[in-house]
Amino acid sequence: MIENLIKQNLKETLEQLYNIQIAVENIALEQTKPDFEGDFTFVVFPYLKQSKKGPEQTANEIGEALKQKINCIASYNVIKGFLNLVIADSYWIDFLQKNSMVNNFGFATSQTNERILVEYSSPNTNKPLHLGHIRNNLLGYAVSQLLKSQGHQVFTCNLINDRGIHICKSMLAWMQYGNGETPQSSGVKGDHLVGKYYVLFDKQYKKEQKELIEKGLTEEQAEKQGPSILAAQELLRKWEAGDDETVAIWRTMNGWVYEGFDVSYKKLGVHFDKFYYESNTYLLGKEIVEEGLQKNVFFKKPDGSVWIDLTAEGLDQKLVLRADGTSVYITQDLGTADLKYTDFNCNQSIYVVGNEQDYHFKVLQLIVQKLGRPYANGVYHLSYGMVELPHGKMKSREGTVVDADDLMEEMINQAEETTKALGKTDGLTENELQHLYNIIGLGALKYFMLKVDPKKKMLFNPAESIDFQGNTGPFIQYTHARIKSVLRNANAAGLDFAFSEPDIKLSKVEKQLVVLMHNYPLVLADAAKSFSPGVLCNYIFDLAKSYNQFYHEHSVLKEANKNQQAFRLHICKLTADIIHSGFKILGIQVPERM
RNA sequence: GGUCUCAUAGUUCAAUGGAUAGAAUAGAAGUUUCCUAAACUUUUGAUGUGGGUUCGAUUCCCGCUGAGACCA
Repeated sequence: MIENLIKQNLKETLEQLYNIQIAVENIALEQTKPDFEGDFTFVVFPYLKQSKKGPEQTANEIGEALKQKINCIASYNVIKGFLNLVIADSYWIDFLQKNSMVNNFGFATSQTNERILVEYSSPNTNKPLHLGHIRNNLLGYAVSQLLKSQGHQVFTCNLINDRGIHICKSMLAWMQYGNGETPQSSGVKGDHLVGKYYVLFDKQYKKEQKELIEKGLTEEQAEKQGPSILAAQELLRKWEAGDDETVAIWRTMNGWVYEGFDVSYKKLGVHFDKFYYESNTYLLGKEIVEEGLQKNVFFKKPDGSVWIDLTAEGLDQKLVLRADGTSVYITQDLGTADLKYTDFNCNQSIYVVGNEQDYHFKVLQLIVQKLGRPYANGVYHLSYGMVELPHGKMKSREGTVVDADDLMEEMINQAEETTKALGKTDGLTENELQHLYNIIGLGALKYFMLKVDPKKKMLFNPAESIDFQGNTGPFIQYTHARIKSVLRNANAAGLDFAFSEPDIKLSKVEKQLVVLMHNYPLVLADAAKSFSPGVLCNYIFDLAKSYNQFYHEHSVLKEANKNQQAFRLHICKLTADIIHSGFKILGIQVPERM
C-alpha cells in the first residue's frame, strides 16, 4: 500500500526536519484533485507553527525529503501549502500487472477475530413488505456482505414480530368476513391476503368510531369502545392464554405470511442465518428486570412499576416493567439481546432499524452497559432514514404505501420494455431474457436505494420511474456487459495477456482507471467501517464512468502495439472483476451481455 | 412542553476542516462506415439565514427560520 509507505515516511520526515511527533494514523494524505498535477497531496498548513517557515518552503523541504526516501515518487510540486506528489507511471502499471489476475481483489485475505451479528428486516406479520422494508433489507444484506469482505465472521438474523394486537386485528377480520378464504382458494399471495384483512379491520373500526362519535362520545372514548377493537383485544387475551382455536388460526395465518415473505426475500436476494419470533421471545427479559433491581440499575415506583433513571445521561426516566408485571418493548429486547449472545457469541451486534427508534436504542445500549453485559459495547444501532414520498411519509390509511412486490414487478417490466425498445433481445432464449429483465430491474431498484447514505432520509417519487441511465444500476451493468464483450472477442481472437512494463504508455484515462482500481481495497474497508454501502456505490459508478471514457478513447482489439493491447486487456479484466465483486456485495447481479 | 435529526443546482444525490463545492437527471448543442449509443463530448445552474472559532467552514459551536421523528 503506497499510502501507508508515504504516511510512514511523512511521519519520519516531520520528526527529522521539525522535531514534530505525530502518529501515522493522524497524518492526512489526500488524493490530488484532478485539476492539479500529482497523485497524492499533503497539506502542510497545520505544521507551519512548528516548522517556523512559510508554507511553500515547508512543503518544498518535505517534498524533497520524501523524494529522496521513496523510489516511486517521480516528482513533486508545491502550490501554496499543498504538496502534490507525483507517483511514477511504472508504479501504477506494475500494480495492475500484479493484481489483475488476483482472485477476490480488494477483499481481506485472512479472517479476523470479530464475530458480528446483523439483525435486519424484522417485519410484522399483519401486512406485506413495503418500500421501507426494501431499504432495510438491502441495507442489512449489503452491510453484512461488506463486513464479510473485511474478514469478519458475520451472521444474520431476522426478528419477526408475529404476535400482538396487530395480528389479532387481521385474524378477527378474517374470522368475520373471510368465509375460509386461503391463499390457495383465492390465488392471493399469503402476506397480501392477511394484509387485506388488516385493512378490512381498520375500515370497520373506523366506521364504528364514526358512529360512536355521532352518538355523542368523544374521539378518545370512541377509540377505546369500538366493538372491533374490543374483540381484537379479547382475541389477544385468548392467544396469550393459549386458547387452542385462536392459536390454530394464528398459526395458519402466520404460515401464509411466511410463505409470502419467503417469495419476496428470495426475489430481493436476502438471506438470514436464523429467524427469531417474538411469540418465543416476548416473555424474555423479566428475570433481567429482577437482576437490574438487585444491581440497583433499576428502581421500583410505589405502584410497583420498574424504571431506569437516565437523566444523568441526558435522557429521562424509562419504564422497563409495567405495574401489572407485563413487559414493554425494551424488556423483551433485553431478553433477546442475551439470547442472541448465547446463540452466536458475537462481540458486535448490529440492529438495522429505522431512525424513529433512535431513542429506544440509546436506552437499550445504556441499560446493557449498566448491567455489565459483555456484549454491551458491541451493540450498534444502524439507524437509517425513512423512505418518504413527495407528500411525506407512506400512510396505509391514505393508500400511499408502495408495496415491495408490486414495485419489484414494475421494475422488471420496465427493464423488459426498455430492453425490447433498444432491440437488445437477439441471441437470447426466453429464459435468458426473463433472467436478464430480473437482473436489470432489480439492479436499478437496489442501486437506487443503496446509493443514498443510510443515515439520510430518501425520497421516492412513484410518479417518476427509476432511471436506467446515468448514475444507476443498469448503467454499471451495461458497462460490465460491454467489458465482457471485449474480453470474449479477445479470447476468440486468441490475444495474449502478457506485457512488459517498460513499454507501456499510460494515457490520462488509463491512469485514472488504474488509480481507481488501486483504491478499491480502501473503499471497501471504508464502506464497511462506516456501514455505508453508498460509499461503494459511488465508487463503482466512478469506475464505470471512467471505463466508458477509456472505451470511447482507446480501442483494445484494434490496438497495434501488442504490449499496450495486453495492458488494456488487464484494465478490462480488473474493471469487470471489481464491478462484479462490488455489486455482489450490494446484492446486485451483473449480466454477461445486455 | 422536552429530546434528537435534517436543510447543497429546477429535481435526486456527493463532498475524513483544505485548492475553483462534485455527479446524475431535466434544459441547450454535438458524436454512429470504429471492440454493445442503457454510451461519449461541450454548456447553463446550488451551500436557508445571522453570528462565532480557524491560516482556511458545506463540514465544528451559538441564535433564527423551515421540515421531520421520538418521549409522555
